[in-house]
Amino acid sequence: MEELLKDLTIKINQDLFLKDPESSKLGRRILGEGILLIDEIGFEEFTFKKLGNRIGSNESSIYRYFKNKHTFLVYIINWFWGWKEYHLAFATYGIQNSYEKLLKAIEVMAHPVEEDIRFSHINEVALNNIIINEAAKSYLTKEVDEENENGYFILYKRLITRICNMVRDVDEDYEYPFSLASTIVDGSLHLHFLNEHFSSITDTKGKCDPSHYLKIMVSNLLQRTDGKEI
Amino acid sequence: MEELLKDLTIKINQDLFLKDPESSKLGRRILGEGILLIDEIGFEEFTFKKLGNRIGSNESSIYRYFKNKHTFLVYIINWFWGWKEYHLAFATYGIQNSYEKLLKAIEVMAHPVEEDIRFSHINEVALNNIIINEAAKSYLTKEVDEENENGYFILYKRLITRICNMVRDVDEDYEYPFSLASTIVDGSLHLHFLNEHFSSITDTKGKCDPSHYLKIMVSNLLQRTDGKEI
DNA sequence: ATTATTTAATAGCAATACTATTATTTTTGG
DNA sequence: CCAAAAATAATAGTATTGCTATTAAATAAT
Repeated sequence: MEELLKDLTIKINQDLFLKDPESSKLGRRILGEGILLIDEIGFEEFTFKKLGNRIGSNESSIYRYFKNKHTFLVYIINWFWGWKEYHLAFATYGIQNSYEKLLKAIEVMAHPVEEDIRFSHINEVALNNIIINEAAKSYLTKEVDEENENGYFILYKRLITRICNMVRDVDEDYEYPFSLASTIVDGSLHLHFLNEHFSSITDTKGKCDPSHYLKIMVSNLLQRTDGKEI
Repeated sequence: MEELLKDLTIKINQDLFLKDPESSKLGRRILGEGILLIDEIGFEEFTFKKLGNRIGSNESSIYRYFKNKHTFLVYIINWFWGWKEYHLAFATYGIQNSYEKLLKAIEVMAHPVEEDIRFSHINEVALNNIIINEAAKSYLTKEVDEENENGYFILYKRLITRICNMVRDVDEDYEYPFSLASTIVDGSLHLHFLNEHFSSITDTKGKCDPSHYLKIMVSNLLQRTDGKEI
């Protein structure tokens, strides 16, 4: 298994790049350093010119890979959700009991992110910060419906659907499996944000990990179809 | 009571404007038409120049009221949360039972918004769309901590705290009243967004009203301290 | 009526988000 | 190893944005 995991690549929608950034050294530097730069200065301040400077390359070279900075953001967010789905798949692989499986899924989604040595050019911690602080900007636009049709958000939706199905496996009669999946994924992100910036309206002083909150929620909301006590 | 409600004004942090827009006809037009314009074209496309054109006035006149378009957004968002808090206060006024009170609060937060004749210059439906589609941009910035210290988000936090206290009144032992309040408020907004744009990952086909989802959640999570059955 | 205040109009500026063109370097295929 | 193709870099340019500054005109207050 270990060997299988080496040199994985997350498969991203072709519409999100002009030239595949995973296909060249420069492309991988654009990804890796672009993520660090957005994390450092924020998406508004981020420009391809600054990124070009940082990697000792030129603005126009980056434009060969990405149409504009918005699709660059959408690309790295897709990468993140694809990566999370791998995690989820591996972490829950082999767990027979559907309820245990869902609890593990919550942990994967809610725990603070750690570096993944398998993808050496991507700093997953920085990318996670971007997800918390910038991801909403990728879909809060007037173009969201058009972009959605072009598959810009497909990995995010696939992840939500996967968790939705885990909820269904626990309790096929529960009315709101999608909403609950969204609460687990997006609620986690939001609680991380609140913890960092609006700590006066959070319950968890100090380090943030919403998984206990979400596990209690799930254990109270769902009736186990397998008949076991929760 | 009816009389008391006429000509209410929502009190907004002084730091959010240079000249109080509620104090003049032009100011009220800036608010009213600004909200409509942002709803129509989105915050990125919105400029003071376009707003000036629309109201038959000049860009620089608007700059007399607001420092920049970002604080304009923060201002109208504060207005919205202040308005919601009024709603909440009136809708729950006189409800003795704390559990009933919380359910009513959920309705106020989750139901689709309707026009409020008491504030004739503000289109609350358009403003609600802005909250769903643009509000996150007001705090997902590098300046959020500084602005938070300056009270830019105070009405939002006060509303969350009010709902948190309602949760506590129902079950003083529940561990995560703030998180639950945030799920009610922000989760509602997000589910409205998903319903409008990513309907393939929602449970409610057609019109969106997350209040049932949230009520079931609350009824399963909280133990009523008053001893009554839920 | 005069002064103060508010609003409108015009101009200008630095930065952004690109596009276009050309030059140079690197890769690769015979 | 050389020629052709592909990739990258450099330079320049453009329309728009998000302002500021100045002055002029209209309106309101005393």
